Formats: sequence, C-alpha cells, structure tokens
Amino acid sequence: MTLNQNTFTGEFSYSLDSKGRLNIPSKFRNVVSKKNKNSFVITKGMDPCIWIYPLVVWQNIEDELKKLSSLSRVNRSFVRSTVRYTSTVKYDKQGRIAITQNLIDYANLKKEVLIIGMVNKIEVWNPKLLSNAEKEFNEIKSSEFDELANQIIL
Amino acid sequence: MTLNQNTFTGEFSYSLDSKGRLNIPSKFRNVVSKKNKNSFVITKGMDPCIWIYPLVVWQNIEDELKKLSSLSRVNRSFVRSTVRYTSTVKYDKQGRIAITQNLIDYANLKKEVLIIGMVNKIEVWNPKLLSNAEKEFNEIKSSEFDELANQIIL
DNA sequence: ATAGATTATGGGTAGATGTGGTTAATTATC
DNA sequence: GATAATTAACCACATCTACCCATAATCTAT
Repeated sequence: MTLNQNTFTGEFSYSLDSKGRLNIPSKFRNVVSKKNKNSFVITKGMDPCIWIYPLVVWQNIEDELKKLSSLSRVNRSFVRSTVRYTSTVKYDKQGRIAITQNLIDYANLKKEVLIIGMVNKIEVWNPKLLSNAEKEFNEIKSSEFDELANQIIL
Repeated sequence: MTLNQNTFTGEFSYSLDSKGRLNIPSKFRNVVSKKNKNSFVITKGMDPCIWIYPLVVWQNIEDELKKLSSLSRVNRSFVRSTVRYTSTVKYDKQGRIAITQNLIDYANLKKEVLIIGMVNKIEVWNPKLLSNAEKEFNEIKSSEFDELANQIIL
C-alpha cells in the first residue's frame, strides 16, 4: 500500500528470539519507501526503550547532529550518548533485524516485546517498563497534555 | 452523492463478527470522498469508544503530531497514548473493516455495536457503555450547555 | 406489488506473516 | 595460518489475514 509513506501507527506484540533478532511488523516494512534499502537505524530512546528510524529519516537527524558545535561540552556529551547506541541494520528475508546487545540491555528487553508506531519512528518496549512509565506519567499528567489534545484531536 | 462530503450523521445498530470485522454503514461509505481510497483510520476515542476518521481527515491530525518534538516527555506520552491505538484500515468488497484487538478491548465491544455519526468522524460504542456515559453526563450542570449555546446557534 | 439491486453477515481458502532452527560465510583469536 | 566464535543467509512450518464467494434481508424503482 502506498498510503502514508514512512508513517507508523499501531501496537504489536512480538518476540525477541534467542539470537537477538526482532521481526519488524510487515505493516511497517510496507510503508517504508524503497529509498531505505531494507534498512533501519536503531538507537536509544529518550525513554527506556529502543527507537527505530527509516534510514532516510535518520539521515535528517544526523544532519542536525552535525550542526551542533563540538565546542559545547553539552553538545559533545549529547552526541556521544546518542551515537554510541546507534547502528544501521538491514532486515533479512523474513523481515527481522538484529538488535545490538547494548540496546537490549538499555531497554531491558526480554523475550516478550511491544512494538509501537510513533508516527515518524518505531518504539520497542519491555511491556512491564512501559506500563510502569505510563502509570508514573498519569500521576503527574499535566494540563499540557489536555491542551495538546484540544489543539490536535479533531 | 455530492452532498456533505466526509460528514456523518445518524445512528446504526450493527454487529461485530467473530473475526473482529465491522461493517461501515453504506451511507457513510457513500459520503466519503474518493481521495480516501476506501480507507478509514480507526483510533481510540476520548470516551470509551472507537473513533473512525476518513483517511484525509486523519492526515491533518497526523501532520500536527509530526510537529511535536520528541524532546518533550509530555509530547512523547501524548503521541504514544493516541497512536498506539491507531491504524489505517481498508474496507473489503462488502464494506467491512477489521477492528484491532486493542481497540475492541478499550471500547469493550461485544457483538452488538452502535455506530454513530459525529459530523467529521464516526463513533463505535458498546450500547451499554454509551447509556451509562449518557446517564453520567446528564448529571452535569446544564450551565455548560448554555455556554455552548452561546457559541453555536442551532 | 414485484423484480432487481443493494446491503449486512457468515464462512472458506490461498497466500502472507511470524518464529524457530540449520547451514554457510565472515570475523576474530591464538 | 588454523581454528574457534560470531554473524549473516537460508530453510521449514504453524498461524494468521486478506480476499473471495454465498446467502438472507432490505431497499428502490417501475
């Protein structure tokens, strides 16, 4: 389907196998444009999860990172902490990518895994960590949240 | 057929089959413009029900979501809480769409289902939940209605 | 009122998809 | 350079889903 290029939505329960391979839902593979050459970029999320970008989307982010001056210590630290965890991965015939060990550790992934479409990227969660995070967030849920809903949801 | 494109009104009693398929009332399919390519976007409503948008209407929401920076925790949580439940669905030859399991759970849908036109979108309810919600709502002071009346002249 | 078209609903099936395991290739180590 | 270890490519199979057909109920037009 050619609808919604490079846009990811929905939630999928998948499993990480003993070799650290993870299937990308076919719905996601199918909306990714050919330019990505069957590849994604996996990196560490701001939350305790993995972020997966189509290759071409990541390249835009990389361009932004390049603009950050290394004179600033904060910049250096930010770039380093991101890029350390970043790698380009190609999916195999079955549509699986190999998740690196440092990301598996960072997101504390076990066998059961939640894959969530986040519009321009994909998140991979340990289901328990996600429900914890959501619980915490609901307790401090700000008025900002409702404001966003009012502005965006039709 | 050129009347009121993408506008939904009325109420219909339909059934969700054992495969999670739901027929979209033909009246609704007929007012949807060709640009939607026989597709709807289903997502979670603000009430315990499902919201169904024509594809092109949803794309406006999506554009707004894309503008939100993931550096903000509130933004991330907001996007996630919506988009997790969102998917694009194409209706089959008989005019049915497949409802995802997480939405069936969220709206607590059983076989009997109420489909309600809500102007720019469609709502799908468990009839019991709707009458409960209406009961609660009636207890809310009518002053809010008066305020609305000042904004919208019927 | 009746025939024909449309619509709602149920079910079957071929092909696509997710998952585990095996073999070949590549890289690393001594 | 030989061998072990790791990674990538390949194969197999159970499950699921998109698509097709069938039928009954409802609507439309003459």
